Amino acid sequence: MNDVARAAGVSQTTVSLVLNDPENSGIPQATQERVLEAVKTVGYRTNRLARAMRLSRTDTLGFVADDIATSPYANRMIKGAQDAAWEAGRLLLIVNTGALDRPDHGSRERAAVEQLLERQVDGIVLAAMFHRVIDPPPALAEVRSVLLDARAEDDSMSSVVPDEYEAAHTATRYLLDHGHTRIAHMTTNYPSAAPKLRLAGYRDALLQRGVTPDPKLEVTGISNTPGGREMMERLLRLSTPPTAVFCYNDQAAMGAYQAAAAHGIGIPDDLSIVGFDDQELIAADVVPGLSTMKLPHHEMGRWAVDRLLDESDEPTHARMRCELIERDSVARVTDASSS
Amino acid sequence: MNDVARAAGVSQTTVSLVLNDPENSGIPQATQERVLEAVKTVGYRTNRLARAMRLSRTDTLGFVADDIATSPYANRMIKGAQDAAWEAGRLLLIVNTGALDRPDHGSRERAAVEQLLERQVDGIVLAAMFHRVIDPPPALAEVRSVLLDARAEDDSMSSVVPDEYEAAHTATRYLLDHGHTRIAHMTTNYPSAAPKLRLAGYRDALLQRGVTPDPKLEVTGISNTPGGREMMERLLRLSTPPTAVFCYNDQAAMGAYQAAAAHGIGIPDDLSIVGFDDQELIAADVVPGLSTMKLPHHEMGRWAVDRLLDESDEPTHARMRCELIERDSVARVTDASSS
DNA sequence: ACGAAACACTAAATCGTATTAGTAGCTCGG
DNA sequence: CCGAGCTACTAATACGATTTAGTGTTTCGT
Repeated sequence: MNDVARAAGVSQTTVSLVLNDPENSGIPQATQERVLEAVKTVGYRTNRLARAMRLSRTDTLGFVADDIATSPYANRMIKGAQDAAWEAGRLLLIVNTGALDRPDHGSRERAAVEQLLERQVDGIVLAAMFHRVIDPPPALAEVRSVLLDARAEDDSMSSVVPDEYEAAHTATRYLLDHGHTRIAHMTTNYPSAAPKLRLAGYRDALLQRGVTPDPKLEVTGISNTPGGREMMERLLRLSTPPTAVFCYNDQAAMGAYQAAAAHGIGIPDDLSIVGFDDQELIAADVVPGLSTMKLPHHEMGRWAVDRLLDESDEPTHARMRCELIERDSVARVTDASSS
Repeated sequence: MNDVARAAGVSQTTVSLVLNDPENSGIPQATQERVLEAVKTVGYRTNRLARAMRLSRTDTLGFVADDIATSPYANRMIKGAQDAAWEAGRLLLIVNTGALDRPDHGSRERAAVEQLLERQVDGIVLAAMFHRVIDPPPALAEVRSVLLDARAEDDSMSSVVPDEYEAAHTATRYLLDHGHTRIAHMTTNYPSAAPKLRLAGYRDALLQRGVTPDPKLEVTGISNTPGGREMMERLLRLSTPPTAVFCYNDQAAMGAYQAAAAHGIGIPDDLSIVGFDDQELIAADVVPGLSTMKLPHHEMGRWAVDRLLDESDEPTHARMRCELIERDSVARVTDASSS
């Protein structure tokens, strides 16, 4: 900036004024143009470190994720957060704390927050790769921060999560609307917030239509493709198997597809299936296309960053609606399949 | 730091010395402990902005990606880069420039680099979500930088890409080793660096075993699941269909699976398939498991960051070996299937 | 007992910006 | 012709670290 000042024959103050507040700085047009000219010839570029130091504001946000690598949701959340940040002129400093089952996960998380605070970020998004209740590192309290796809035990921090209950309710009602009454629910044995809420939504939807939930139709397992295959096998061995299945995620649904195929059971004619996630590369591409609940990861990422940047100070908690993506895996129940 | 100095009854210089170079600063143990004590009680944390300003080094690297959202590879590359950065005590400032077919992509890319330079990053990784030749923004020259999964037209910048030719060669040889000679190659019509190299690797592998490439077995289409389905249909309509197919990616391979299933063709007994990518959620989960070439995205991400941090100055170009992941989609050719 | 070397520190400059408090020079009303 | 007010600027400071160049006090060899 001093170079520019010298080149334009003015003081550094004037350059700063012209660059930041040209309107009401009281610097005449002629001088402004001279300064702008000098900026170009010198090839000047703002040094945001110095700026940040003076303003105690870095226009940079931290994003700590527990496991980018294995999660197919990470993309969408990061993208949503990044988009919101970019539009507001902020950049995202991303740290990946690594798989959450590692013994040192807690300390890595603390170290990540520490690094971000040392770099004076204006706020921090702490993102979980699946919806759960966490115990956030205390240092987070020193800066504006938001929990993404997670809630604090005591709800002391702002957070945004999908509305799991409502989504499961919608998915189940969708099957009920197609005439199904023997609707199974394939859930996960992984202890987190989501499966409990979805199970509740599923049960309530049934009850509200006068269908008594049958414990035999609630199967638990590992929510991936082989797990889904295995759970579906169990359901098919029941004396009266379900005519429809609501799966914990699209991978499990893909397993259900495979088990059905192995038994010569046609989808959707003999069996209707609803998934969860709208997983890229699976949901739309499987045959027939999988009807599924889309988690609003992108919107959640956006919300988290927007929340960081708004003025309000008391913690707020958002539950985001999930969208039902209709494809071809659900059919009206037929007499043949219910017999 | 001044607060710490006051609390410990020393000068701010002493605090800095104790914190940064305790060994040979010539400050006696007693004083050091007093300072460290004060650091704790005051709750001091380094302000890296000030530090960066003094040292003209931010310990922060930029990572600009062209489209995080839709790419399943982004995860792995970001994770690899992030891991390498974290281990070296650096953090990653990530910018997503958005889909690359948008008309303003170029200007968004320039703006991203500009933002990173204003924030004084020590280096920039420019990542493409699929291997191609690009024209990097000129401003990149102002800082250490590396192209990830991309090359500059004139090779003026360091870059790291997968060894596509060798990978295709390996995949094809793997099928040849199983006795196949009518080996098809399903490629993409998307113009980028990868398909050309893979086609060359495929052809050369055949030639080296005395098999003349048959143009009818080289099919082009859209490399996703429906596209793979359609390309497989075309191959099956040939008078002598292939006994094995090498697919451009796992999605196309999944399409091939579907087409085969629709025609009652068994994999691997009637048809062997090799994919590309080792796509999460697909390759391992499809039945039978898909044998595929795994792209070293994680290692490439690491390499890019390591390259940014090493001393050397002249551009270097790395080609990374891809790994063959053997599953169950390839069988020895039988008389029945070759008839 | 005296000068030199070692010890234990510290004052001050610097990095690049934003901002506050001025300061010359001019205009203009009375 | 004087001073108030405006115009067009600028000097100096602060942000929080690192680092250079000292400075005052001991220790030690002779």
